Amino acid sequence: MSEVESFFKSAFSVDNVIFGFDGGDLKVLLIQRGAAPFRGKWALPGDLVYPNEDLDTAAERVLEQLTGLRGVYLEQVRTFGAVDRHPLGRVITIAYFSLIKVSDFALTPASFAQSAHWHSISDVGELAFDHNEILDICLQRLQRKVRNAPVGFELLPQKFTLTELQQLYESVLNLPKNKGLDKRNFRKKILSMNVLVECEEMQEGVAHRPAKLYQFDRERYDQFVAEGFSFDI
Amino acid sequence: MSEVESFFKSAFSVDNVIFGFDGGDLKVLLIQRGAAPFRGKWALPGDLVYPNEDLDTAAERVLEQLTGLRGVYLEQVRTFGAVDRHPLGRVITIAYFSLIKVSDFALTPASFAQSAHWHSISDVGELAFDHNEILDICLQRLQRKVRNAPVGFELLPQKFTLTELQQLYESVLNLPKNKGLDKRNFRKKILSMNVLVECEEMQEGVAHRPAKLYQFDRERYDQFVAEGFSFDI
DNA sequence: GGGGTTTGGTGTAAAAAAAACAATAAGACT
DNA sequence: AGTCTTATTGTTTTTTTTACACCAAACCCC
Repeated sequence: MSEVESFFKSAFSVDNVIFGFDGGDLKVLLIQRGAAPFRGKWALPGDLVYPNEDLDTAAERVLEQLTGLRGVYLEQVRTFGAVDRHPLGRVITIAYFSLIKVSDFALTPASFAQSAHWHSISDVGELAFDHNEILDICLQRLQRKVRNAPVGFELLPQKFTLTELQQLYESVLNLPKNKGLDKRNFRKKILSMNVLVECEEMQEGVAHRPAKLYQFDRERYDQFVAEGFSFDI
Repeated sequence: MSEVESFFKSAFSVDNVIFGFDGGDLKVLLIQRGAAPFRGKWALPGDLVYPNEDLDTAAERVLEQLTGLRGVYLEQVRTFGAVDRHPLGRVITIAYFSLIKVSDFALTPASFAQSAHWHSISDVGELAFDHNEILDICLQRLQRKVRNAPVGFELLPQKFTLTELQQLYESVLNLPKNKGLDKRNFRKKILSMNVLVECEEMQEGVAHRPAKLYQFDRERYDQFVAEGFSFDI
């Protein structure tokens, strides 16, 4: 095999770190591999990129095949390309993370997985390939991103309470519940940005005083940015 | 050709956005391509990744072949993989940026370039491939990075004056000279971090009061971080 | 060697932002 | 009615950021 040909004995894949939040811990969606290598092991959902497919498209496809969701938040994070990272050949992988609303999630039987389950971030065991490292880096990226861009809302239902929003931040940033962030200061800050609108409705079905529901308003956010302010928690 | 084989009719390259600073504008090192496609056009230095080569290693190699430098600051930024980005086939590229001290730079005749020259960031014309987009993204990354990590020093000689440091920030962040940052506040801030040490020497050969020279001290920086502070300009 | 020119170096006060902190209100349940 | 649980709201203090102007040191030129 000539050297030039050998350049083409390689492939690239995408792997997707799918985050979710259910009110408790931050979660990541993992699959149990149905094929070698690492058959039976937990891994990030991913696939080889088709020859005629853009990278972002491939990441969207992987996400949709697994969850049935389209149009959710997706961001490229980094490419992992250690020579020996894949036991069967030279395969580099472009890592993405996505943020989905757990309530929207409908498990679709995906060809590449025996099963898929949410795992608490703090309770992820040893994963296939270099997926622990990928998960780490993506989590760090999310932690930075959530603090200076309004992406946290992607993890919550459309209507949410301020307490839920605060708990989301505490989970993502791994802060102690109701200790990490001061409730009054948090509310003051987020409301002062004017990017939330109060819904008519209240929280229902709780055994205590119900909270007001809010929605994120992208138009207001765009205006906030246009005025030269920057989102910062 | 089977579908599986077609996955391997693809390659990946690295492209390197090499930044430099000479006291005036921020500069980027571009090559004039010596081979098709885009022969004669200005482009980012880059090369295919060897089959047995890690991505970071490939980026270091490209940098060394062009500049003779090793061990300089290098950071992966993003992977660009639009299907049609390379006219000769499916080639995705992993973009890096590196920061070098222009004074260390010794041009080495590199096989892949007819010539290499520094271009002012504000004066880069149309580049080969999608390199304008890559340059844009890398510049944005540098602008963010320089504000919250001590990477600016990588662009300056080992010993520098505070004015030079300020001018560096103003160039990278594209602020008006001596207007964007307040001299007194800038000095106060950077000195309060305690990451610079004053040299014995003074600036020489200038037709005005000579300035004190400073050096960045990584140990002090590590301690600064260990104490829970974060670098922030 | 004196005056002009150029950049280097320094502190304080006002404003804004962040942090600390606790009591009342609303509804569910018994 | 009383208890329980979470929701909601403002003020004070501290810290950080901004705004702002004058003298000092070296060189140059006459």
